[in-house]
Amino acid sequence: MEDIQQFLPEDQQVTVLRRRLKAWFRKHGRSLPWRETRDPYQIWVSEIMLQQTTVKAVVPYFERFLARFPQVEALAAASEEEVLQAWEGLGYYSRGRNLRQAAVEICERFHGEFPKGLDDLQSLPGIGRYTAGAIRSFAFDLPAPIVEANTLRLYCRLLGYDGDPRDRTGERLLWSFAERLQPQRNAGELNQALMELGSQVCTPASPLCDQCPVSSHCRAFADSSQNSIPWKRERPKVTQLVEASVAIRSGETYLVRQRQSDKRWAGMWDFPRFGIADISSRTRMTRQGLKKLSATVRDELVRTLQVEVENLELVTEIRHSVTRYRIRLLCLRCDFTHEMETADSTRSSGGEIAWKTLRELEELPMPRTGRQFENILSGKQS
DNA sequence: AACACGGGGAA
DNA sequence: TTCCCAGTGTT
Repeated sequence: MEDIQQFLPEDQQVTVLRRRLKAWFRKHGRSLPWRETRDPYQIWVSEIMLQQTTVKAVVPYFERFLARFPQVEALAAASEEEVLQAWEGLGYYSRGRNLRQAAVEICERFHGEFPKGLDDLQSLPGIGRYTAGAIRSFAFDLPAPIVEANTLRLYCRLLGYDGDPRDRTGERLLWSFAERLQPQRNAGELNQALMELGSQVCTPASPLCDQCPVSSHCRAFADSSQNSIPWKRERPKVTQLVEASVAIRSGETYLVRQRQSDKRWAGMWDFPRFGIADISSRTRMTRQGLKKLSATVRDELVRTLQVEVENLELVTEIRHSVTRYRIRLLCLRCDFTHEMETADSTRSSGGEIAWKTLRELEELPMPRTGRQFENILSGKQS
């Protein structure tokens, strides 16, 4: 175990850091549009949305979400499907499910009153150490350390810590430093300043050290190691996949399936989709290739859904990526002419399947690619 | 400790 | 293309 004490600054230096951070922040201003609010509900929702997600992507979602679920009671009363639909396209959908579940718990366990204690906050699903600290400091102005992407980078550089910031030692060091920085008053402002400095000045590549108010206290700046700190873990390799997705039309309705696994897009609706093992991700879709694809897709449909289809036609191709996969999605469509023996909703190994009109599909949460596919079918631009 | 979880923007 | 993003929960 490394001794983390040697990295931590003296009290006097901490005082200087706080003062300069605050002065810089007041002059620089904040880049988040809604940060003036003290409403714990709004801060909570925005913090969950911002997890691993850029501000730019979040802004329109946040505004729509708040309009639809203005207070915690409205969110608690909503169905999971409604919440997922509001989350559609944002990614990391368990955030949406946890958000709703936490709203229910706030209403039940805390009688609708937002908890202030770290332990109470962290007992809610989706709220971890960072988000609990953010809510405590931003909404209630209570001292609470925070470590996230921006502050992690800033702390590592200030401390000149070239170890892995995400292992046990690194984590202990960074949270200790964050704790050390906390003032008794105006903790929210200090934490805002730390993140703002991290995102605007202490950037991942070529940080703007000449504009940094605390560069004179930065060990990385002192020995010009800004670009090798923080230490970066090697990234997992991305796997190439080819999948086929089929819109099966019967009259006015299309066959869709709810994804059941607790993994990717859990609980969301999608056109039937499966991996195509015998087509390389780089294969060009020639006439022969299409013929072969159609045969494979037909076999898969019979096997997984027990439906026979004809006239398979390639509509378009969508390339997209998820956490560990880059996917080439071949989108097909066809008319389904046989009688469906089951009711309009049935179950198969892949989850519940149902016939829905395009209008009904608009009400269901779907992955982004499914929605693009639907847009193509209904004649809209993708 | 290592993984899984999405999608978009920027260099 | 690659990297990164106001992290958390599960295995």
